[in-house]
Amino acid sequence: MKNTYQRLKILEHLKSVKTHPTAEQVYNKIKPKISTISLATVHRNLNQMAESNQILKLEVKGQYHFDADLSLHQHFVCSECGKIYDLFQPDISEYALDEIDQNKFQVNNVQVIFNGICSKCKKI
Amino acid sequence: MKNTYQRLKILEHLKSVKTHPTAEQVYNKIKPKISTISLATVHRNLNQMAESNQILKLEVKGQYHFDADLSLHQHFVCSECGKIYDLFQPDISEYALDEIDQNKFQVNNVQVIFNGICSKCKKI
DNA sequence: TTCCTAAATGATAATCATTATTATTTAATA
DNA sequence: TATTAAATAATAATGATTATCATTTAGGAA
Repeated sequence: MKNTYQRLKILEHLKSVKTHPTAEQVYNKIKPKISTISLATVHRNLNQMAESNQILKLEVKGQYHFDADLSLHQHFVCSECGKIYDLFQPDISEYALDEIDQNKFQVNNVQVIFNGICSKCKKI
Repeated sequence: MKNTYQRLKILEHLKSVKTHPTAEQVYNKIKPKISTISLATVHRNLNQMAESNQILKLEVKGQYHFDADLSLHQHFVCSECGKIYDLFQPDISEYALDEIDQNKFQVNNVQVIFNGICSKCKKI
């Protein structure tokens, strides 16, 4: 894998945010800084980095979202606004990984995704 | 919601299988029995039933899959073949639901999705 | 440093699952 | 039986993602 300027900047951006942007959202943020970058390049690099476990790839409401935080954490997805919240309760994921039968499956990771209504949407 | 023959048959079929078919896979199975049914009808009904919590809607590899089993269970997705396996270890989901802060979020459900390689793909 | 080559890029076209549209049909109620 | 809101079938539109391909580039070898 070659260390291109584009990939470096994509990863840098993803690490700098606490949201879970889509490829297009990353593209929109980076485009002003690297005016020649193509949306396809952003897609390609995000997929490549997800494939090599440098970042996480999530599927929410028919779109892929990316997360540079590799720590054992969980997500909450609001079914109203679609926002993805981080939860940092490693014991939840650890419990799941402890319980699953590792003889039957070779487990690489576990995704714990809570669904519901976030406090912002509940108030409205 | 009107009780149409199409919706009845879609739900019946989904309840009869242990796989987690996409809308198109459901359509292909039902089409021979209801020759006039439209793929859009299958999509519409599956979404409607998922919305009203009669079935589950899962996102795997860029496609929606549906599951009529509402019991508290987990999934394992093989990154090789893409097959979705069921796990029945309610304690895993219960632990997660116990741990999450219900004050901050109104949680409706939790999805626990393990990723890795299934035993079939590992052998090959 | 220059050359070489596989890999990556940018631009754009293609894909394809899903959703929207609309005329027609139907379930359910009065 | 009549009414009507909801659902259907058929098809078009959508849109995120992937594929294609000519051009450029990173990085190692000579």
